[in-house]
Amino acid sequence: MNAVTIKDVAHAAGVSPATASRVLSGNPATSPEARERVEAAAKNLNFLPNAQARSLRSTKTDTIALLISDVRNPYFSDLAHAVEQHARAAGLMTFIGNANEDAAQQDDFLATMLSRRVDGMIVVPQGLGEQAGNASDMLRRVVDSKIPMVFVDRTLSDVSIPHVTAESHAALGQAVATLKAHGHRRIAFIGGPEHASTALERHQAFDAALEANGLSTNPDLHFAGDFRPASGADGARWFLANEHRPTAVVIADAPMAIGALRVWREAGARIGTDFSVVSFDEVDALLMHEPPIATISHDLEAMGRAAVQALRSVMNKEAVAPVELNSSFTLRASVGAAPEKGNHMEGTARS
Amino acid sequence: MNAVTIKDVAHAAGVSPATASRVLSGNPATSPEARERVEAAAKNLNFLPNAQARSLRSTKTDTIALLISDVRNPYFSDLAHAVEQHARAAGLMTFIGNANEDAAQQDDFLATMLSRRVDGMIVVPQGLGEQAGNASDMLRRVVDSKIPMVFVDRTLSDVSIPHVTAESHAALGQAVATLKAHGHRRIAFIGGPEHASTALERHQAFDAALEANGLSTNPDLHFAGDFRPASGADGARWFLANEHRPTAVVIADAPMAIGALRVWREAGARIGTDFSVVSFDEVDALLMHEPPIATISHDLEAMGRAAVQALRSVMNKEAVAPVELNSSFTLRASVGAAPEKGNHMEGTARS
DNA sequence: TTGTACGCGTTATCAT
DNA sequence: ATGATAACGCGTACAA
Repeated sequence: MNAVTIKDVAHAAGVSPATASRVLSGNPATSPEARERVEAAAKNLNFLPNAQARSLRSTKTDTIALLISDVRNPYFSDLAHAVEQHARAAGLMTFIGNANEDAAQQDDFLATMLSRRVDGMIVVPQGLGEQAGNASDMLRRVVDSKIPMVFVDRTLSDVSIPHVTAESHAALGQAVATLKAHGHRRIAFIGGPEHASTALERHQAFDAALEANGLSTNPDLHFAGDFRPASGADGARWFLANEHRPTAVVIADAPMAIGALRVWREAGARIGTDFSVVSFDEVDALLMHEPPIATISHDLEAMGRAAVQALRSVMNKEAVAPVELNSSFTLRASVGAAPEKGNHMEGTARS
Repeated sequence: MNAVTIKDVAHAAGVSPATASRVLSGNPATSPEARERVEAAAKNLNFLPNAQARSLRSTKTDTIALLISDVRNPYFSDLAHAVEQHARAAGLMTFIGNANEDAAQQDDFLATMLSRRVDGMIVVPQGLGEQAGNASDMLRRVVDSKIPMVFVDRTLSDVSIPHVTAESHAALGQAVATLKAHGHRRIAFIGGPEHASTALERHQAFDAALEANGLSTNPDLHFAGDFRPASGADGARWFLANEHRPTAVVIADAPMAIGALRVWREAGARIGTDFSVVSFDEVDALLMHEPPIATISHDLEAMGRAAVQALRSVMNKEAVAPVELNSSFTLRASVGAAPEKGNHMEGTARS
């Protein structure tokens, strides 16, 4: 195909391959004359260096890998976009990999990236279903390989890697305080899978917010989903069937919220009237809902930027401290007053 | 980092590098004994072949590139997901590139992929703003390089490359017929940028649908957007300001529809009552809207599958015919009866 | 079946 | 500043 090599360029320019190489890779030890002739020849022949050979020799690829768990989740595609833009600004190409919520695909991608000798990796680590929060063998192998790596969004408990995450306490505190101000006392939580550190953090932050607002936590009001729409739908049905139905619910990610809202719509529930809803992730689908859903959101632009910056520090062998970004709560019409009377036989608020 | 090479494996197994290579690449000319020892050594040392070196030698990478125009558009992330899954099934790794609606980024990605010697490329071609529907110099260079390539979703007029696209006539025919059955006669169209072949195709299909239903086309009822939310918002304002307001509007993609619906919501318009809306792309945000928006959609799973299959054919030097997928229309509550009386001073339907 | 030797395209080294 | 040479890690003719 593109059989034009640096030798051809050198020949056309009347210099040695070494000189051509120096010119083309910006080595200052070149004469202006050689520079001019080589560049002309290269442009003339449409020379495109073979990245394989180049990095085989130089042991760098100017490429990083980004492993996310689901391209189709707007949360992660926003993150991917931010990482890509900032990496690009730093002269780094980004390979986006999609674990597809599947440990096997995660491992595949990791192996491929390792064999391609990327200069670094930004990873949203998948916990394994079985071993909660622990690294897979492949991930451990990547860690052992000492390739520069940072975790983003999530962390893993059994491995020490710099990470960029987001806290939820601030926003959940505001959310719960707001709900309480509207008269809500029984607030349910539809959470994520235990193997994701974000699921754990959000759950804990929720409980902390309840206590900070003088409400008692209640395991019965917690539904364990898996961050995906179907489990949100299950959670919605669980919520409706609750024998002493809460007056509000907080949902730990947008895909679950979307699944839940579908169910509630079909059931004829009036969000913001019959009960109130707050969800994580500020995505179009939640804002389009009528009424628009109050959200807890993280700055994914900032997260992507911080992740790239952290990775570059690691690549430069600089020390890097963990980064924890803030969360923000935006009140919208899906939060209304708690119903005066219970929707079921039971009374209203509880002690 | 991972300094373990095939030599190390060979040494540990007590064979020559050549034998180790043969074993590891499945060459049948190996003794069971050698096979066993080499495989044991490889596993033991955590050997991972250097992809750079391997493909430098073998001139294949088992990798394809997918260039889309916007990761954050669900339409394209669905497509990316489908391509990735089918490529994976065929033993191909996919590099997803994000042109970010920017010709420079498209060219960057193309150059990088070319220099990495991917085995093939699936491209959603970006037209340049200036030269409508024409290939950029870089894209032309890629074409000249003879690297296996197929276009997906869009095509380019000045270059001959196999493509997988989707037609809109069937669904738009149904959509317009449905609108007409509901009494609509003046139907607006918010279209995409001319340099995208899909924008052109959808516009033409819309006009054809009008004529097929005995309605006359009217350039005044066409608004030229750019497939992005802000232009959809502009289109929505244009629609409201129309001196003889149409009773229905068809929008050519979801991002524009979302932008438009925001404006209409703020303006207090009642979709499905004041006027009816049909949009391309069946995405969560449109389904979550109240009322849910009637959609014209394409099967992106099928599109991704067809694209991968077409590319594999090209890679095998087989002939490949262009593929055109069907569209489907789903009626939802955003389509209602045309208002009996004009919302403005003018009367109702027109001749 | 196995080993030796060479080359893929590039850059680092060491001379000059 | 430039050129000759070796080497990156791997696969494959060729010879044995």
